[in-house]
Amino acid sequence: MLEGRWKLSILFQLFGGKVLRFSELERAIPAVSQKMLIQQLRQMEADGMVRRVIYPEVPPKVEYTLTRWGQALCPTLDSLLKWAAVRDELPVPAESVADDAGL
Amino acid sequence: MLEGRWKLSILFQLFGGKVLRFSELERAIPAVSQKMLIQQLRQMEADGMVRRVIYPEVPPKVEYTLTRWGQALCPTLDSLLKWAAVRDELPVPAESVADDAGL
DNA sequence: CTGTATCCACACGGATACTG
DNA sequence: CAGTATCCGTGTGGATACAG
Repeated sequence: MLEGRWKLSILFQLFGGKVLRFSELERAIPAVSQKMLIQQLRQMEADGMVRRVIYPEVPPKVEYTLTRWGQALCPTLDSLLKWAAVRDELPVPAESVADDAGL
Repeated sequence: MLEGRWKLSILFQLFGGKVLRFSELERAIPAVSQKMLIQQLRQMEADGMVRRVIYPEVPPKVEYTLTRWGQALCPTLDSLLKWAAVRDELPVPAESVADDAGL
């Protein structure tokens, strides 16, 4: 469910209860195309992570937010980032050949 | 770094300090092909998550384990699973159209 | 047993143009 | 503004055969 090139970027933009319009997301993630942005948003909406609110105006206005469940992912992704950060402190292990033939 | 169809399966097999040979991993994850298994293992090794120990025997014997850093991922993935599990308890939200035109 | 090497299909994502 | 529609290149992964 978190797969897809842009899902995590979208999540990070929306964490903290932030409310963003489609065009704001586009600007916040410059590398994403409209097609991909809408596709991943729709999937996340279908999965219940993202809420989409339509304002029946002209010109159109649509706001995206995380659902409670989506927000609940924040601490977990945080610890994932912390885990990834630890990697830089680690020694680079060499290839290991066991001495003992293992019986 | 966790991308790839089989990385998570491999991690779950190796969590808890388990030591598995190549063929044991193959059997533990029946759907994976040799090519993919070796490819993902090599990537994980390069990333420092997996340790590969070669026994210079005939026939060959190779054992795979998680590094400390790899093991450290366990609690995070656990909370990820818990998060995913919560989803089943949630109501299905309908499409929402804002009443107020936004001013 | 533990891999390599090849070939192939398809899903994924990017670019562009167009619409209500 | 917020999407759809279309085309297309590439990467990822699957199947199979082969090797040390």
